[in-house]
Amino acid sequence: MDRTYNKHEKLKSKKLIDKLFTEGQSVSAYPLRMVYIETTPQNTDGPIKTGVSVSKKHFKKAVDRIRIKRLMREAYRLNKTTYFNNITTSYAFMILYIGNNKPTYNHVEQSMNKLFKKFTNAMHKETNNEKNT
RNA sequence: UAAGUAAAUCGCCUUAUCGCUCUGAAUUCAUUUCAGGGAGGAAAGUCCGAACACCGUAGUGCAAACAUAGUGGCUAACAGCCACCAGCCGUGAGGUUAGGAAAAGUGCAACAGAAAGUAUGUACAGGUCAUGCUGUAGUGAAACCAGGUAAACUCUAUGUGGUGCAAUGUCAUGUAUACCAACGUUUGAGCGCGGCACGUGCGAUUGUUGGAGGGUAGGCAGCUAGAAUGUAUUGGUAACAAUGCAUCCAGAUAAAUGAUAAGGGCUUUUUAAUUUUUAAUUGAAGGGUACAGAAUUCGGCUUAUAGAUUUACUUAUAUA
RNA sequence: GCCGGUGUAGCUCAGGGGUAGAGCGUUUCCUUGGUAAGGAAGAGGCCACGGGUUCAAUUCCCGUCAUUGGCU
Repeated sequence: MDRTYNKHEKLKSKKLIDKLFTEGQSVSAYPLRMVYIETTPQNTDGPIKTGVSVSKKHFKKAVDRIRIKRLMREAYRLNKTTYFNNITTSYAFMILYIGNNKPTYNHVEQSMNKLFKKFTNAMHKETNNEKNT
């Protein structure tokens, strides 16, 4: 997997997003929160589809929202390889920014790493449980 | 030199690494490679005016609502812009004004005051034979003036059909002509986009309306070459117009135009040194570098904006 | 993106040019052995913000800000 984040890796289907928010599970590492769900894999796209979101309630100005989304996309792009390179199942992710202050890039990157660690731990637990039962 | 007025312009730059998106070319089952383009003066608010699209080409009468309001011009159009007149503000350069009608009618004016719009009381003075009359005083924003008030109703003149690219067209996917209630089938249920009437169109083999529900929520077109931008000349006081030449300048859709690192500008604070000492130069350290992100497209208006530059002018002081 | 509505006491709302009200809540007192209910008295407002019209604006007009609906 390369350090890319193009059209095919973006979460776009409205149907899938609705499903994600109603049925999905979540992990959080303040100020980030990730909602995820298993999906059926498709040939054309990669195994993971990711979206990024910032609430209009917390950031009124479009400039701030776009800035934070860009930082989050960048952090995802540069750090996803270390966690998801050998993944087998397909997932849909939606990463939300739930803080109230404008962050720096380093801050976002640290949080993103924490978030992914938490997520992988949760996955391991799940698989172990399945083996045990 | 200081303080100000008006108009106009700019609004960070460079390099490296890793990315995003569109277009073109080549190559592929996927894709990859190369070349080129990629935020603003306000992209913002959505306040006006248009283009464009659809809704019965929107016809007539009545009623209503809304907008505009000195004069002349500019413009595709406008509530915009320009010139001039008048009022008000400012020493001045200049700024500012919803600036039609009170002799068509209706209303309104708290408190104070004799009296607030059918006036005319008291005191004093003048005048007269006397009264009427004239002036002053006092209340108030306003006290008789064909008063004031029209961002009170109103009248006058002019204008306005409605809805907005989530318009609209098309392809794909997918189902339900299920169920309940009311009404009706040529003597017309109703419906058709904004008030009523007339007029007009559709209307029953599967009708119309309402209830309650099922399905799709994806692609393409619209979508960016235009009342375009730059420049020169000519006409006009100006807004602006005409002509020539050159240029092609974002098209995303959970929504691209970025991230990181280094260096440099600009500005400011502290501090040290030097000099020509109301200041300037150099070094060091720290801070700041605005407002803000296209979403159908143009013309305006309004609001936000660190800082920098230019031009013209005014006032004050000093010198010649 | 496009089109609307609303900002008045701690809360829910009236009022539409001339001193700003109601209900609930709140404070003090009365009543009771005590509490609730009841009675009496009081406090609490830049009428969202900035301009304009007017003698006078919460009210009329314009602009901001906040908040909240509808259209797919």
